[in-house]
Amino acid sequence: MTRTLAPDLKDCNDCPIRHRAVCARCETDELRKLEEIKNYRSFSAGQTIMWAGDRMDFVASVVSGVATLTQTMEDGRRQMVGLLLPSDFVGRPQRETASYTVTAASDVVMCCFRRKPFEQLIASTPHIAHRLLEMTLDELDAAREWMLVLGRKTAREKIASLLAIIARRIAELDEAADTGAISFDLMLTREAMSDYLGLTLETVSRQMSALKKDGIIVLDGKRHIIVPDMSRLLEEAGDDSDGGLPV
Amino acid sequence: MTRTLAPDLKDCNDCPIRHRAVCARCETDELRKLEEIKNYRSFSAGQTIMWAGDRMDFVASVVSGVATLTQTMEDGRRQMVGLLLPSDFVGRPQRETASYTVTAASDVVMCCFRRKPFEQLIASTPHIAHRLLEMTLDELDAAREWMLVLGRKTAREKIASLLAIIARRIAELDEAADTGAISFDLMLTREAMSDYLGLTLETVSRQMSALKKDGIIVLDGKRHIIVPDMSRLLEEAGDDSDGGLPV
DNA sequence: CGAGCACTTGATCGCTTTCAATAGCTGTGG
DNA sequence: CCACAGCTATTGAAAGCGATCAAGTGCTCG
Repeated sequence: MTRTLAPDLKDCNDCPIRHRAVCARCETDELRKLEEIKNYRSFSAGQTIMWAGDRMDFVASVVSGVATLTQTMEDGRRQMVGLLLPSDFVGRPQRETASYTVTAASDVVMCCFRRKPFEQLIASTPHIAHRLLEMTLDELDAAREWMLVLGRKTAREKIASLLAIIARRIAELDEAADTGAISFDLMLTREAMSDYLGLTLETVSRQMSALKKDGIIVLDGKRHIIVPDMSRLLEEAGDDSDGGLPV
Repeated sequence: MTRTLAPDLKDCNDCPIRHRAVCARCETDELRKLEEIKNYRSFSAGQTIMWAGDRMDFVASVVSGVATLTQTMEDGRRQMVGLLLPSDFVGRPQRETASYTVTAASDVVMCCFRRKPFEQLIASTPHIAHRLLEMTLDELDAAREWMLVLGRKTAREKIASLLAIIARRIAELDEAADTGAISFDLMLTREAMSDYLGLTLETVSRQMSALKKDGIIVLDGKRHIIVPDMSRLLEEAGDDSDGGLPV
């Protein structure tokens, strides 16, 4: 199931997420300890990386690609509860089994750490522990922002919110100036979007068409999105129109 | 605004949340340091403890009572994003301003720590940092569970889920054996429930009546809830029927 | 006793879901 | 090369659930 290919990189210094991931604050000697317990793994789009309830021997950082965390009810209703982009962390120290199903939405490379030694490193390396706390607090904020989207926004606002969040995160990763038009690849199927937003895929499709008709977004193919005017998108999302990023 | 009454307690050893809160793992000398930077504050039901955007000079633990975290959109739509029961932690180290509005749902006593010295303690006291990480991870799990409720459950299931979660947490706090019937005081107005569940208060009222009519719950007054059969409530919530508490 | 508040209940409306049909794309095999 | 399966996405029509608008109940407090 898990295609364990070793990607090109093995040295942390070449790593694209070196300064954003859980290892961001590590010194050279601390990185060396991490390198001893890590290995890279690749997954292809659609693959399940881990099932909820599985024994979890690794925690990991997303190096490239997009992965999702989902929860499923007995009757099949499904809700995405996390969208993992490069530098995001997966897994919970001190926990034996996975709480959520992790799926590769695109081809994904993960930097996996053996859980037990990683837990020891947390205890002995404040740089890692603090960074992990900080990232967890950020994720909690993101989850709470998402609760507002799920609980109170209309279908149209939900779609606009998702596009805005992805656009923002892509912009962060690219370090690109967000002047004028922004464009990005949506790495999610309509169904994955509906799982994130608590909608049906038909409603997602309809609202995407509506936003396109109204010129809020331009579609280049099914998945490449161009946002001519970010502030208009944010308006549609029901967010404060100032582009001010919290944090 | 903040009625700064000193409650009876001042010694951490008498504190009802001593072994559950952020200080749970502290040794005697560490507690002494915390005592130097803490003070208790009381708030009466309905009071706003802190507004989103306010400067935040304190972080705190809930000692008794119930507080809520809410987010509000410009047009007034409101979503609760956190329900704080005794031992829960409020506030984010390293952040100057509050992200959410904190409101006392009942009379509340909080144990407030001055933020700056608390941040230093986090850096110097692994027992506190680790406990805070653990609590934050628990909150993140709770938020993700709530995302499933908000995104995919029906009104009836939402109400049942809320009652089940409160019943469970009350049972934890009371350390009571959960054999047979469980009863507890719901400390939330119908409106607060609707804010939590992404519903209107009318829908909350209707579904409460429906659950009562179907014998899933018994109401003693408006706010005291008796659950004759917890497994039936969990069934209505759409959860796995085994009463197994995750973690 | 009346005002104010929390809550309940009823009737109607509308948004999202559901059910269904169709289009477009990709890869496979005759 | 084309036909066809399989998948993703779009679009239409109808149904249903929760929201909205509105009225009324019961309680507390002045």
